[in-house]
Amino acid sequence: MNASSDPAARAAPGRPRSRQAFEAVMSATETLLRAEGYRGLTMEGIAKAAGVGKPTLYRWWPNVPSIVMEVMKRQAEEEIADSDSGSVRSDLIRFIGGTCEKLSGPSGEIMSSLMAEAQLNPEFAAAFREEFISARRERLIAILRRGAARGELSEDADMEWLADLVYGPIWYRLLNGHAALDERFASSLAEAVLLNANKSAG
Amino acid sequence: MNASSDPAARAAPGRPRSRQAFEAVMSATETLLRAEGYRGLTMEGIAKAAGVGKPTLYRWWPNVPSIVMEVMKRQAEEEIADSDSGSVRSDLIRFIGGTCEKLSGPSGEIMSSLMAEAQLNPEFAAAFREEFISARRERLIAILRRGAARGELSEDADMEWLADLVYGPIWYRLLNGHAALDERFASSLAEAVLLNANKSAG
Amino acid sequence: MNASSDPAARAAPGRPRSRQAFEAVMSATETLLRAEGYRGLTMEGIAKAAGVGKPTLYRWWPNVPSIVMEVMKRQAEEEIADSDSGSVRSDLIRFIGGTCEKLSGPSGEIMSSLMAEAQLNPEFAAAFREEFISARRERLIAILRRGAARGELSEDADMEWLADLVYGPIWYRLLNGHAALDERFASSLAEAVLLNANKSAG
Amino acid sequence: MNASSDPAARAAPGRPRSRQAFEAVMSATETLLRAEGYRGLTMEGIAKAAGVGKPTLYRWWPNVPSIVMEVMKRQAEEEIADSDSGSVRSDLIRFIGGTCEKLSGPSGEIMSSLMAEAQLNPEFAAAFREEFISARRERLIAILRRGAARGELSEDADMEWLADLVYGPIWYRLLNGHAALDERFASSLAEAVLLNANKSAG
DNA sequence: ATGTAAGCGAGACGGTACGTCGTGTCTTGTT
DNA sequence: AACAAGACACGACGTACCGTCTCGCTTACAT
Repeated sequence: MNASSDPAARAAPGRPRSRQAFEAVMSATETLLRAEGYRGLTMEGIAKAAGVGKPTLYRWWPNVPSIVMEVMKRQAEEEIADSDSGSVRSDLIRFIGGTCEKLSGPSGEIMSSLMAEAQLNPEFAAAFREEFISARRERLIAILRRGAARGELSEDADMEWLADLVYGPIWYRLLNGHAALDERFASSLAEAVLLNANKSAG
Repeated sequence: MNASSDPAARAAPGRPRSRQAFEAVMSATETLLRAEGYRGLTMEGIAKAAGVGKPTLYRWWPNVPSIVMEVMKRQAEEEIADSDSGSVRSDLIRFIGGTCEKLSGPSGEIMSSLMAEAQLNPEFAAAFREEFISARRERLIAILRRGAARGELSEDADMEWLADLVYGPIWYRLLNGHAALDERFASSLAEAVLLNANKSAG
Repeated sequence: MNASSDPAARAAPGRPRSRQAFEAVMSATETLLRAEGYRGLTMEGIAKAAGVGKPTLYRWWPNVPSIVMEVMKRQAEEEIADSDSGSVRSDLIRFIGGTCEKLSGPSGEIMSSLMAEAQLNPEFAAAFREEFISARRERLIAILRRGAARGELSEDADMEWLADLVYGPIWYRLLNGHAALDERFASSLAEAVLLNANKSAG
Repeated sequence: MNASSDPAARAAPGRPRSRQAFEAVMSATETLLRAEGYRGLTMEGIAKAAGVGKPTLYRWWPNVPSIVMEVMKRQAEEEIADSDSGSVRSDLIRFIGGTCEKLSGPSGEIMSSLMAEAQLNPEFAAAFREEFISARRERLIAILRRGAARGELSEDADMEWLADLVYGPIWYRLLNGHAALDERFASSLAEAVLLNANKSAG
């Protein structure tokens, strides 16, 4: 086996991407987000704050929300843990509660801004839905499936529908701000999904 | 005492607001919406298409989404009918089904754009939530209250929570486009709200 | 006769062009020319120095040399006097000498830059040749014609050719800087044109 | 003492300059000149068309006009022949006529672009004037000197002034395009220089 | 034969200016 | 005083080149 035959090991021609510029963009974006909010972000402003040329920005991201999305993804990388407590109910409460808690903080406003951008910018929408919406749905559905396998909920429950039932009200409250994403809300959601998952059995 | 001394009746000095200009703005906006979509709308473009000066536009609306909101409100004025069929279940199905049907059409995209604007523009958000979100919630809650009064659902059901349970998934599907707002979905929502409204009785 | 029927008297609709902005651009350009030379001029820089928006600049001028040309034209407006001394020789010496003197100063560098731009930018070339090259040629030819009418030079002299004979060496020295545009040079040019104008008579 | 101790003879260490890259740049520049004109040339474009790295370009030429100048010099290398017909008049007509003919073709536009660059770029100006302007002047002056030696024109004629008298109108017509560089023009120039060279004798 | 130094292609980098677009305000004359 | 028209200051957009840099890879002389 020859190392040079590994296609992944073949170095790209030309000067490699500068890690330093990448990090500068990430941290400048975080800083600007805190200082001026999502609305205050512009490609121009990020470039200036990061000490980076505009073309460098456009080389790697097509627009502001894509940069913000990358920042959020990096921030979320630690939270991938997905514990299995042995009961769907407590798994659900933990998962939904964690989601609500996260979205109650500063990342809530950013997420709602990204959701807004996804409505206005179809090219961004695809990436956003893939990276954030679908990824989170799948984690929820994995929990539900584990419960179904254990017989805690009906085997023929419609997982996609249950995911809508959970994420729908969360996003609705986040986007409209008419009520808090608190623990009571999270446990109500958990109960609702269990109720619905077993209704055909009732 | 004569009529002109009544402050409310006193005609404003100078030329009164032109109804013609108002109508021109409304219909130009509708035309542009169909032709180029919400993203293509600008104050400048609307003014030109309506044959109206920009200051006139700014005199009556602060920004694009406010104009669009006015267009949508005018279009929705006929559908205010709220029939009472005598049963919560059928009232709910009719109401939710109607909402879903409406949002499956062209107004769905516009509504999601307005929701997006509300995230990005706090000044617009207040008006949007008042005019659209709250107004619809109240109609749904009226239906539920009628049912509670008839004993069809628990009297201590949390109406706000139930409204979240209905509108959450609707908006979630509208905004993410991952599944249709069809009749099956509408009736599932109706069942879910009934199930939840009576759970404490179980 | 009705005043409103005069097309020139009909006011253009809309806000009229701001004289203030125009003057600001002119004087900012002059200042920048002195401070940084022609090469340092940019549309962006002029806009900033004049306290004027870039679109305003582009509304009235398509590029930098057009602005500079307008500055030069304004500066040249006083020198239109064209005295008739009664003799072609002295008229020529005065005219050519004045031209050389002018081009020996700071406007010489600017004129050579404009000539350069005319080579590189065909759209500008037309305006430049019309405004500067042709205008000056015509004044020279008028002097020559006056001389021909007085019998001081041959009536069938080729005026265009004589103009080339005068302006050619002037521009050539200006553009290459290999020799001064001094009085001796000017009077040599005057003699050369007289010599050539009468050669067929010899 | 051996040959290798001679500094000029010591081969530079490392890889020598690639003749292949040099030729590629030359021919890519010619191609681009024909295809898009002088204005379309950029260092970036030439590098790409030649299949050469940008640093290689910058290693050998400081800017675009320097490359073009090298192209023109190579093209002109065959025409160095300078025949002596025995008469100044015919030598002049041949030389001026040849110059005009050459400048009437595609190289005329390129030469005027180089002259333009020389106005805008002082660093390039020196090289341009040395390589093109002075070189041509000296050839013309050599012809004139030959004539003076033969007594065909006054010995105290100012050669530099006569050179201006010839090249001035040529460049002036080339740069302004108001009249053709034809044979009539060339012979008029020749006559003018003879007339001026002998005027003191008259 | 081997080390080492320069030339090479590729292309990313920090910049600058470009020309355009939309914003919200203003200044006209007209109605 | 409200209107249509449109000029204005502002500022972000996305693009094009600039000239410099950092890579990995030749190439060819000097040991």
